[in-house]
Amino acid sequence: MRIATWNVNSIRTRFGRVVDWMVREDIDVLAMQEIKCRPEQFPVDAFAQAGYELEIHGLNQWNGVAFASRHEMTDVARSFAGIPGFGAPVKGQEAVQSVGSNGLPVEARALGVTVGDLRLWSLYVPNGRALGDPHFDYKLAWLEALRRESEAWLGEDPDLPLALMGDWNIAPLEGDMGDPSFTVGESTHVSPEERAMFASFSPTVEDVVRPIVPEGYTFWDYKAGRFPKNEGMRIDFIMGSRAFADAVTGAAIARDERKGDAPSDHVPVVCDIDPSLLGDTFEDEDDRPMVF
DNA sequence: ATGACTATAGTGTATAGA
Repeated sequence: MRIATWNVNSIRTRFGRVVDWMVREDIDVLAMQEIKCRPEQFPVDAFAQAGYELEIHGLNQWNGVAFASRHEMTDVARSFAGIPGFGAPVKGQEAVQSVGSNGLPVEARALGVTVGDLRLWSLYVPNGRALGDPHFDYKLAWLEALRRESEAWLGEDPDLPLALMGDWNIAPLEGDMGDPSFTVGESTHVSPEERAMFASFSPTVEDVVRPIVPEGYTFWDYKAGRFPKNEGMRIDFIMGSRAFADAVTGAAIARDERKGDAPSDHVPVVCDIDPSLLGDTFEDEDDRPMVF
C-alpha cells in the first residue's frame, strides 16, 4: 500500500499532472495541500476516472487540503481539538467555517480520514510569514495544538497507526535548508522555536522517510532559479506513530515532479506500508482480513 | 531591488506563498 503527500499549489492548475503521477506510481492514498479551491471547484472527474475517491476541505482560494484514495475513507475530520484560527471569516462560508480555540475562524489546513486501520491527516501548517509576525505566533500555536491532540490520540490507543502528512513549513535540520535567502535568527522555517516545536513531536510521531531517504529537498522556490541550483528545502514530511512506522517498508521523494511543464514548487513524498506489519492493531480485529 | 516566480480574484492590482 503506497501513501503520499503533495503540496500541489492549486489542484485546478495541476490535476492532470497529479493524476498521471498517481497512476504511474501506483499511489493508493494521496494527501494534498494548497488545493486553492472550494470543493465544488475541485476537478473530481479526473480523479474518479482514475479510480480515486475524494475528501475535500477548501473554503476559498487560499490553503485547502484534500485526500484522494482508492480505498474507502471514513471518520472525516476538518479540524482537531484546540486548533486556533486566524484572520477574518471567509465571506459566504459562515455556515461551515468553525471557530478556533482563540476565537478566530479556522482555516482549511487540516483533514483527517481513516483508511483501513490507518488514521491519516493531510496538514498544511501555517507559513509564519516573518519572525515576529502574528502569523508566526499562529504557526507555533497551531503546531502546539496538533502535538497535544496527537499525544491524546496515542494516549488513548498507543497502537494506533497514525500519520501526520503534509507541508510542515519547517526545515528541521541544518541539511534541510539549502536556500541561501533563509538565515537562522532572521527567517522563518529555520528558527530555534520552529525547530524545537518540530522536535517536540518525537517520540509521538517520527519522520518515516528520513531513515530511508536521508538527503534531499521537497520544495524549491520558483524564484531565482532555485531548482536548477538545487537550493531547496526539506519541509514536507510523513510523520508516523510507532505502529505506522513499524509497517513502513519503503519511501521516496519524487524529485522529478519539480521538472517539466508547470510543476508545483513542492514534490511528492511517498512511503510504502505493508498492512501485515500493522501487528497488534490488526490482530485485535479478530483475524478479519484487511480491506486493502 | 521590501525584487526575482506562480496562482487567484477579477480585469488593475492585491494577497499569499516560503
